[in-house]
Amino acid sequence: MAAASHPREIPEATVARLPVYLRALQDTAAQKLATISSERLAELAGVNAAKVRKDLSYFGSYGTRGVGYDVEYLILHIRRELGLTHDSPTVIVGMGNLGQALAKYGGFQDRGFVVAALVDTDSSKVGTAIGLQSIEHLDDLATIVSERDISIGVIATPAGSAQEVADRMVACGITSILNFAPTMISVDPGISVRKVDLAVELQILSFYNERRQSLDAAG
Amino acid sequence: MAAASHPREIPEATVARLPVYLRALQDTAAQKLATISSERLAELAGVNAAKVRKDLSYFGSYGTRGVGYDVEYLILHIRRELGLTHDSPTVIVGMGNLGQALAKYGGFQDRGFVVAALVDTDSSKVGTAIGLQSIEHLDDLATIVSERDISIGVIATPAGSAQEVADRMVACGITSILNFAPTMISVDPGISVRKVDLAVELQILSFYNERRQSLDAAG
DNA sequence: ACGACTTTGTGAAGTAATGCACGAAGTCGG
DNA sequence: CCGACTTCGTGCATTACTTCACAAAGTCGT
Repeated sequence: MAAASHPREIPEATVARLPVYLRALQDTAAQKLATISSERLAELAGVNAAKVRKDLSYFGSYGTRGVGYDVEYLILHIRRELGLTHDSPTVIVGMGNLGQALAKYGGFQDRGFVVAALVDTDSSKVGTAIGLQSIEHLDDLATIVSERDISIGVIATPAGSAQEVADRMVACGITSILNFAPTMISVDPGISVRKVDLAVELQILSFYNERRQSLDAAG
Repeated sequence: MAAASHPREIPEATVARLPVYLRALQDTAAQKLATISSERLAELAGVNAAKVRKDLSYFGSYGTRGVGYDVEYLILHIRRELGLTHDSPTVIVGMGNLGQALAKYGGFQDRGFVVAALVDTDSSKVGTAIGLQSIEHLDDLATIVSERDISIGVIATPAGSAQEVADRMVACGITSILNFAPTMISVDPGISVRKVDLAVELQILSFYNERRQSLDAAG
């Protein structure tokens, strides 16, 4: 195989859709359906059927023409592609409202992640527990990360601390960061960062809402 | 309606960056800087400078060559574009961990939104308070929405209830929905929906993490 | 075993977004 | 008032992504 040395290059947009497909497939499996067409999967995922087929084709042809895709088989493959064959330990830094909610949120555990540590700098919080997990101090991050083999860090601190926390995470060997703080963080290339900003999402909605109203008023 | 009466068509990608620029500008204003170059703004927002200039050019030329952009003026214009001149009342439906955290989260109030109502169906929650706001029943949504002039709804329910909640919201006249439930919801066109799925973000990170490790191992 | 039907996989066309590169418009020191 | 310098605004080439459309590959009833 020519492409053997490189893993085949998968478009970012496709990667971002894989988890969505995965969830749709898991729902489908729960309904005891053995196969699924690209059409149906597209509907569940809210995308176009051709896109589904092209996305899936990037990692081989798993479908059967005239039938569709084997649901379980596809789940397995996508899980493997996403590295969800084992649970990944994560650390959440910042135990404010959002951090606490994330710590309690069951949705991670279900989907391939374990919250392996909760961290803050506030000494009044350190030592207290959220659920079964107790809060530790940021200064102990290096030990925590290496002992529990953590590769993913979640930043749920205020904006002001985000960059410093990110730097510390990277120094400790964390390679993937999910940033909820409303600020850009810069890390060296080779570290993956994704940013989720709740207020930004609302503001985007607000833009279209405003537009709609001007159109309504005009039309 | 002819195209001329439309405000100029602004690319989606640009719209999604406006809130990020806005935040960067507000930080800049807080440092008492009167002007900012596209270069600097780009750095703060984590994008390319040409992109900043092109984005800003979609709603007119506010910059001064040789100097840059007037920070306050730009803040004003972006806020206006985003419809953030007044606070928009929002309702949060679903008072689980995430919903409660969102209710307490100060980040919305700061950025143009007011949490005007908290809603759930669980009768043991209805009537109790989170912060200053007390939880009301989903069945009263219509009244709540119309009396408080709410146009934005946040769904923080489990996946199974999301579609029904969305339908109810639309029926009550809500036109913008932010969906945290891990499922697609379908609404008629003309309603804006944005989806934030925390587990999906982690799974995307996991993909790149996995890739990196295979590359490291191979290289 | 065949023909009608379904559904995949993909080349190619179309669309959207990006980033370069440079002219235009301004500032500022002397 | 001029020339050096900064920075914007934008046309254009490039890249990334999407969607169409259809041949190929399979199923299924008879």
